[in-house]
Amino acid sequence: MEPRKLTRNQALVLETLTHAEAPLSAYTILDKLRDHGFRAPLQVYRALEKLTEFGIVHRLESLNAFVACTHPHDHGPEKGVIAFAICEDCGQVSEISDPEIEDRLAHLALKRHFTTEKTTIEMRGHCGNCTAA
Amino acid sequence: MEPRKLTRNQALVLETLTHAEAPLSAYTILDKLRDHGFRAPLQVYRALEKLTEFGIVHRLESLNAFVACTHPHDHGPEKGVIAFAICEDCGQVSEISDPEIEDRLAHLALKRHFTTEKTTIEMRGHCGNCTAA
DNA sequence: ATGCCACACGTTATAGCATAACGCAATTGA
DNA sequence: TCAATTGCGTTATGCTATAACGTGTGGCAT
Ligand SMILES: [Zn+2]
Ligand SMILES: [Zn+2]
Ligand SMILES: [Zn+2]
Ligand SMILES: [Zn+2]
Repeated sequence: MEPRKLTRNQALVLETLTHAEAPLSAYTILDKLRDHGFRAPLQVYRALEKLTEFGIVHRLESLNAFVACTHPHDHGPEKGVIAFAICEDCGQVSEISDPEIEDRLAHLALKRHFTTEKTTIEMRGHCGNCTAA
Repeated sequence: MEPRKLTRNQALVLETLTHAEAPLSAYTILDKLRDHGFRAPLQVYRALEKLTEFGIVHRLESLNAFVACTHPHDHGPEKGVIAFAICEDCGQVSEISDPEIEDRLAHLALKRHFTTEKTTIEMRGHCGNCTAA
Protein backbone atom coordinates (compact mmCIF):
# COMPACT_ATOMS: atom_id res chain seq x y z
CA MET A 1 0.00 0.00 0.00
CA GLU A 2 2.91 2.31 0.49
CA PRO A 3 3.22 4.38 -2.67
CA ARG A 4 6.47 4.62 -4.57
CA LYS A 5 6.06 8.32 -4.92
CA LEU A 6 3.41 10.83 -4.03
CA THR A 7 1.79 12.97 -6.67
CA ARG A 8 2.26 16.71 -6.48
CA ASN A 9 -1.15 17.27 -4.88
CA GLN A 10 -0.67 14.48 -2.40
CA ALA A 11 2.75 15.81 -1.42
CA LEU A 12 1.38 19.32 -0.92
CA VAL A 13 -1.47 18.13 1.25
CA LEU A 14 0.81 15.91 3.30
CA GLU A 15 3.30 18.73 3.77
CA THR A 16 0.54 21.02 4.94
CA LEU A 17 -0.60 18.49 7.51
CA THR A 18 2.93 17.72 8.62
CA HIS A 19 3.65 21.37 9.34
CA ALA A 20 0.37 21.94 11.12
CA GLU A 21 0.23 21.93 14.89
CA ALA A 22 -3.32 20.65 15.03
CA PRO A 23 -5.73 18.63 12.92
CA LEU A 24 -6.88 20.44 9.80
CA SER A 25 -10.18 20.26 7.98
CA ALA A 26 -10.16 19.68 4.25
CA TYR A 27 -11.29 23.23 3.66
CA THR A 28 -8.56 24.66 5.86
CA ILE A 29 -6.05 22.71 3.82
CA LEU A 30 -7.63 24.04 0.67
CA ASP A 31 -7.20 27.62 1.88
CA LYS A 32 -3.57 27.03 2.76
CA LEU A 33 -2.90 25.64 -0.71
CA ARG A 34 -4.61 28.26 -2.83
CA ASP A 35 -1.27 29.86 -3.55
CA HIS A 36 -0.12 26.54 -4.93
CA GLY A 37 -2.95 26.35 -7.41
CA PHE A 38 -5.60 24.56 -5.43
CA ARG A 39 -9.06 25.77 -6.33
CA ALA A 40 -11.58 23.07 -5.40
CA PRO A 41 -12.33 20.83 -2.42
CA LEU A 42 -12.00 17.71 -4.53
CA GLN A 43 -8.33 18.34 -5.05
CA VAL A 44 -7.90 18.09 -1.31
CA TYR A 45 -10.31 15.23 -0.71
CA ARG A 46 -8.77 13.10 -3.44
CA ALA A 47 -5.31 13.58 -2.01
CA LEU A 48 -6.55 12.87 1.51
CA GLU A 49 -8.23 9.68 0.36
CA LYS A 50 -4.99 8.33 -1.02
CA LEU A 51 -2.85 9.49 1.88
CA THR A 52 -5.27 7.81 4.25
CA GLU A 53 -5.08 4.60 2.22
CA PHE A 54 -1.32 4.77 2.44
CA GLY A 55 -1.62 5.07 6.21
CA ILE A 56 0.36 8.29 6.43
CA VAL A 57 -2.64 10.45 7.20
CA HIS A 58 -5.43 9.73 9.66
CA ARG A 59 -8.95 11.01 9.71
CA LEU A 60 -10.35 12.05 13.09
CA GLU A 61 -14.03 11.23 12.97
CA SER A 62 -15.00 13.29 15.98
CA LEU A 63 -13.48 16.41 14.41
CA ASN A 64 -14.08 15.91 10.71
CA ALA A 65 -10.40 16.71 10.38
CA PHE A 66 -7.12 15.13 9.39
CA VAL A 67 -3.63 14.69 10.83
CA ALA A 68 -0.34 13.48 9.46
CA CYS A 69 0.73 10.21 11.03
CA THR A 70 3.18 10.74 13.86
CA HIS A 71 3.27 7.16 14.93
CA PRO A 72 6.69 5.80 15.84
CA HIS A 73 6.21 2.89 13.47
CA ASP A 74 4.72 2.91 10.02
CA HIS A 75 1.30 1.42 9.69
CA GLY A 76 -0.75 0.67 6.67
CA PRO A 77 -4.50 0.53 6.88
CA GLU A 78 -4.46 -3.08 8.11
CA LYS A 79 -1.85 -2.83 10.80
CA GLY A 80 -4.11 -2.58 13.76
CA VAL A 81 -6.20 -0.29 15.84
CA ILE A 82 -5.00 3.19 16.68
CA ALA A 83 -6.40 5.24 19.52
CA PHE A 84 -6.08 9.00 19.41
CA ALA A 85 -5.76 11.35 22.36
CA ILE A 86 -6.81 14.77 21.15
CA CYS A 87 -6.22 17.91 23.20
CA GLU A 88 -9.11 20.34 22.94
CA ASP A 89 -6.87 23.24 23.94
CA CYS A 90 -3.78 23.00 21.77
CA GLY A 91 -4.90 20.45 19.21
CA GLN A 92 -2.06 18.06 19.90
CA VAL A 93 -2.85 14.52 18.82
CA SER A 94 -1.14 11.45 20.25
CA GLU A 95 -1.40 8.10 18.53
CA ILE A 96 -1.67 5.08 20.76
CA SER A 97 -1.26 1.49 19.65
CA ASP A 98 -2.20 -0.91 22.39
CA PRO A 99 -2.53 -4.65 21.86
CA GLU A 100 -4.56 -5.04 25.05
CA ILE A 101 -7.26 -2.73 23.78
CA GLU A 102 -7.14 -4.40 20.43
CA ASP A 103 -7.45 -7.90 21.86
CA ARG A 104 -10.24 -6.89 24.17
CA LEU A 105 -12.25 -5.29 21.38
CA ALA A 106 -11.64 -8.34 19.20
CA HIS A 107 -12.90 -10.53 22.01
CA LEU A 108 -16.00 -8.41 22.55
CA ALA A 109 -16.74 -8.45 18.84
CA LEU A 110 -16.25 -12.19 18.52
CA LYS A 111 -18.56 -12.86 21.43
CA ARG A 112 -21.26 -11.00 19.49
CA HIS A 113 -20.43 -12.63 16.16
CA PHE A 114 -19.48 -9.20 14.89
CA THR A 115 -16.88 -8.88 12.16
CA THR A 116 -14.97 -5.64 12.51
CA GLU A 117 -13.79 -3.80 9.42
CA LYS A 118 -12.62 -0.56 10.98
CA THR A 119 -12.32 0.69 14.52
CA THR A 120 -12.37 4.29 15.71
CA ILE A 121 -11.09 5.23 19.15
CA GLU A 122 -10.80 8.89 20.00
CA MET A 123 -10.28 10.44 23.42
CA ARG A 124 -11.05 14.13 23.64
CA GLY A 125 -9.61 16.05 26.55
CA HIS A 126 -6.56 17.98 27.69
CA CYS A 127 -2.92 17.10 27.28
CA GLY A 128 -0.31 17.35 30.02
CA ASN A 129 1.02 20.69 28.86
CA CYS A 130 -2.38 22.32 28.80
CA THR A 131 -3.42 20.84 32.13
CA ALA A 132 -0.26 22.00 33.89
CA ALA A 133 -0.70 25.59 32.76
CA MET B 1 -29.66 14.94 34.31
CA GLU B 2 -32.63 12.79 33.65
CA PRO B 3 -35.48 15.12 32.73
CA ARG B 4 -38.85 14.98 34.47
CA LYS B 5 -40.65 15.16 31.19
CA LEU B 6 -39.63 15.57 27.60
CA THR B 7 -40.89 18.47 25.54
CA ARG B 8 -43.06 17.73 22.55
CA ASN B 9 -40.19 18.13 20.10
CA GLN B 10 -37.88 16.00 22.17
CA ALA B 11 -40.50 13.28 22.48
CA LEU B 12 -41.12 13.26 18.75
CA VAL B 13 -37.43 13.01 17.92
CA LEU B 14 -36.89 10.27 20.48
CA GLU B 15 -39.87 8.34 19.19
CA THR B 16 -38.57 8.58 15.65
CA LEU B 17 -35.20 7.22 16.71
CA THR B 18 -36.74 4.49 18.83
CA HIS B 19 -38.81 3.20 15.93
CA ALA B 20 -35.94 3.35 13.47
CA GLU B 21 -34.01 0.22 12.61
CA ALA B 22 -30.77 2.06 11.96
CA PRO B 23 -29.04 5.27 12.96
CA LEU B 24 -30.70 8.37 11.54
CA SER B 25 -29.18 11.66 10.48
CA ALA B 26 -30.69 14.86 11.79
CA TYR B 27 -32.03 15.65 8.35
CA THR B 28 -33.64 12.25 7.98
CA ILE B 29 -35.37 12.81 11.30
CA LEU B 30 -36.49 16.20 10.04
CA ASP B 31 -38.05 14.65 6.97
CA LYS B 32 -39.87 12.05 9.03
CA LEU B 33 -41.31 14.76 11.26
CA ARG B 34 -42.49 17.24 8.66
CA ASP B 35 -46.03 15.97 9.06
CA HIS B 36 -45.78 16.82 12.73
CA GLY B 37 -44.90 20.41 12.05
CA PHE B 38 -41.12 20.27 11.89
CA ARG B 39 -39.77 22.72 9.38
CA ALA B 40 -36.15 23.51 10.26
CA PRO B 41 -33.00 21.57 11.18
CA LEU B 42 -32.64 23.44 14.45
CA GLN B 43 -35.79 21.90 15.78
CA VAL B 44 -34.15 18.53 15.40
CA TYR B 45 -30.68 19.54 16.54
CA ARG B 46 -31.96 21.23 19.66
CA ALA B 47 -33.94 18.17 20.63
CA LEU B 48 -31.00 15.89 19.88
CA GLU B 49 -28.71 18.02 22.02
CA LYS B 50 -30.97 17.62 25.03
CA LEU B 51 -31.65 13.94 24.47
CA THR B 52 -27.93 13.34 24.22
CA GLU B 53 -27.36 15.24 27.46
CA PHE B 54 -30.00 13.06 29.10
CA GLY B 55 -28.10 10.01 27.88
CA ILE B 56 -31.07 8.50 26.06
CA VAL B 57 -29.72 9.23 22.61
CA HIS B 58 -26.20 8.65 21.34
CA ARG B 59 -24.37 10.34 18.54
CA LEU B 60 -22.30 8.12 16.26
CA GLU B 61 -19.34 10.22 15.20
CA SER B 62 -18.28 8.01 12.34
CA LEU B 63 -21.74 8.26 10.77
CA ASN B 64 -22.86 11.76 11.71
CA ALA B 65 -26.00 10.05 12.88
CA PHE B 66 -27.97 9.31 16.02
CA VAL B 67 -29.48 6.29 17.76
CA ALA B 68 -31.81 5.85 20.69
CA CYS B 69 -30.10 4.24 23.64
CA THR B 70 -30.72 0.52 23.78
CA HIS B 71 -28.40 -0.11 26.62
CA PRO B 72 -29.64 -2.56 29.25
CA HIS B 73 -28.94 -0.04 32.00
CA ASP B 74 -29.55 3.68 31.99
CA HIS B 75 -26.54 5.86 31.66
CA GLY B 76 -26.20 9.58 31.94
CA PRO B 77 -23.41 11.39 30.19
CA GLU B 78 -20.93 10.62 32.98
CA LYS B 79 -21.58 6.96 33.49
CA GLY B 80 -18.69 5.56 31.55
CA VAL B 81 -17.40 4.70 28.15
CA ILE B 82 -19.65 3.04 25.61
CA ALA B 83 -18.37 1.20 22.58
CA PHE B 84 -20.61 0.79 19.58
CA ALA B 85 -20.63 -2.08 17.11
CA ILE B 86 -22.27 -0.81 13.96
CA CYS B 87 -23.35 -3.12 11.15
CA GLU B 88 -22.74 -1.60 7.74
CA ASP B 89 -25.32 -3.87 6.16
CA CYS B 90 -28.42 -3.63 8.33
CA GLY B 91 -27.54 -0.65 10.49
CA GLN B 92 -27.95 -2.51 13.74
CA VAL B 93 -26.05 -0.87 16.59
CA SER B 94 -24.93 -2.71 19.71
CA GLU B 95 -23.85 -0.83 22.79
CA ILE B 96 -21.00 -2.31 24.75
CA SER B 97 -19.93 -1.27 28.22
CA ASP B 98 -16.67 -2.88 29.20
CA PRO B 99 -14.73 -1.94 32.33
CA GLU B 100 -11.55 -3.55 30.99
CA ILE B 101 -11.50 -1.24 27.99
CA GLU B 102 -12.36 1.67 30.18
CA ASP B 103 -9.61 0.92 32.69
CA ARG B 104 -7.06 0.35 29.99
CA LEU B 105 -7.85 3.61 28.24
CA ALA B 106 -7.74 5.41 31.58
CA HIS B 107 -4.33 3.89 32.23
CA LEU B 108 -3.01 4.86 28.81
CA ALA B 109 -4.29 8.40 29.28
CA LEU B 110 -2.83 8.73 32.74
CA LYS B 111 0.57 7.55 31.55
CA ARG B 112 0.53 10.44 29.08
CA HIS B 113 -0.83 12.96 31.58
CA PHE B 114 -3.90 13.24 29.43
CA THR B 115 -7.22 14.18 31.01
CA THR B 116 -10.09 12.59 29.11
CA GLU B 117 -13.38 14.42 28.79
CA LYS B 118 -15.14 12.21 26.28
CA THR B 119 -14.28 8.94 24.61
CA THR B 120 -15.55 7.64 21.29
CA ILE B 121 -15.27 3.96 20.39
CA GLU B 122 -16.96 2.76 17.24
CA MET B 123 -16.47 -0.54 15.45
CA ARG B 124 -17.78 -0.64 11.90
CA GLY B 125 -18.36 -4.03 10.35
CA HIS B 126 -20.96 -6.74 9.96
CA CYS B 127 -23.25 -8.23 12.55
CA GLY B 128 -23.86 -11.94 13.01
CA ASN B 129 -27.10 -11.95 11.06
CA CYS B 130 -25.60 -10.26 8.06
CA THR B 131 -22.47 -12.41 8.08
CA ALA B 132 -24.44 -15.64 8.22
CA ALA B 133 -26.57 -14.74 5.23
C1' DA C 1 -50.54 41.07 40.00
C1' DT C 2 -45.96 42.61 38.27
C1' DG C 3 -41.66 42.12 36.90
C1' DC C 4 -38.03 39.08 35.98
C1' DC C 5 -35.69 34.99 34.42
C1' DA C 6 -34.92 30.69 32.22
C1' DC C 7 -36.10 27.91 28.66
C1' DA C 8 -38.16 26.03 24.70
C1' DC C 9 -39.57 27.26 20.29
C1' DG C 10 -39.88 29.05 15.29
C1' DT C 11 -37.63 31.21 11.39
C1' DT C 12 -34.18 32.85 8.27
C1' DA C 13 -29.80 32.84 6.93
C1' DT C 14 -25.30 31.19 6.75
C1' DA C 15 -21.29 28.31 7.60
C1' DG C 16 -18.85 24.04 7.15
C1' DC C 17 -18.14 19.28 5.27
C1' DA C 18 -18.31 16.06 1.29
C1' DT C 19 -19.34 13.99 -3.24
C1' DA C 20 -21.46 13.46 -8.21
C1' DA C 21 -20.49 13.90 -12.85
C1' DC C 22 -18.08 15.48 -16.72
C1' DG C 23 -14.03 15.63 -19.64
C1' DC C 24 -8.97 15.94 -20.33
C1' DA C 25 -4.06 14.58 -19.81
C1' DA C 26 -0.33 11.62 -18.45
C1' DT C 27 1.31 6.89 -17.51
C1' DT C 28 1.68 2.20 -18.14
C1' DG C 29 1.81 -2.03 -20.09
C1' DA C 30 0.23 -5.03 -23.66
C1' DT D 1 -0.09 2.01 -31.21
C1' DC D 2 -3.89 1.03 -28.48
C1' DA D 3 -6.44 0.40 -24.36
C1' DA D 4 -6.74 0.69 -19.49
C1' DT D 5 -5.72 3.13 -15.42
C1' DT D 6 -4.94 6.91 -12.75
C1' DG D 7 -4.68 11.61 -11.56
C1' DC D 8 -6.33 16.08 -12.47
C1' DG D 9 -9.42 20.32 -12.94
C1' DT D 10 -13.99 22.26 -12.95
C1' DT D 11 -18.82 22.96 -12.01
C1' DA D 12 -22.48 21.88 -9.56
C1' DT D 13 -24.84 19.92 -5.90
C1' DG D 14 -25.94 17.72 -1.55
C1' DC D 15 -25.44 16.87 3.31
C1' DT D 16 -24.34 18.42 8.11
C1' DA D 17 -24.47 22.02 11.63
C1' DT D 18 -24.82 26.54 13.81
C1' DA D 19 -25.55 31.86 14.27
C1' DA D 20 -28.67 35.29 15.27
C1' DC D 21 -33.03 37.15 16.09
C1' DG D 22 -37.44 37.33 18.08
C1' DT D 23 -41.72 35.12 20.45
C1' DG D 24 -44.10 32.82 24.01
C1' DT D 25 -44.60 30.38 28.27
C1' DG D 26 -44.04 28.94 33.06
C1' DG D 27 -41.95 29.59 37.54
C1' DC D 28 -40.90 32.59 41.14
C1' DA D 29 -39.71 36.49 44.06
C1' DT D 30 -41.34 40.95 45.06
ZN1 LIG E 1 -0.34 6.87 12.47
ZN1 LIG F 1 -2.82 20.64 24.86
ZN1 LIG G 1 -26.88 3.86 25.65
ZN1 LIG H 1 -26.31 -6.55 10.10
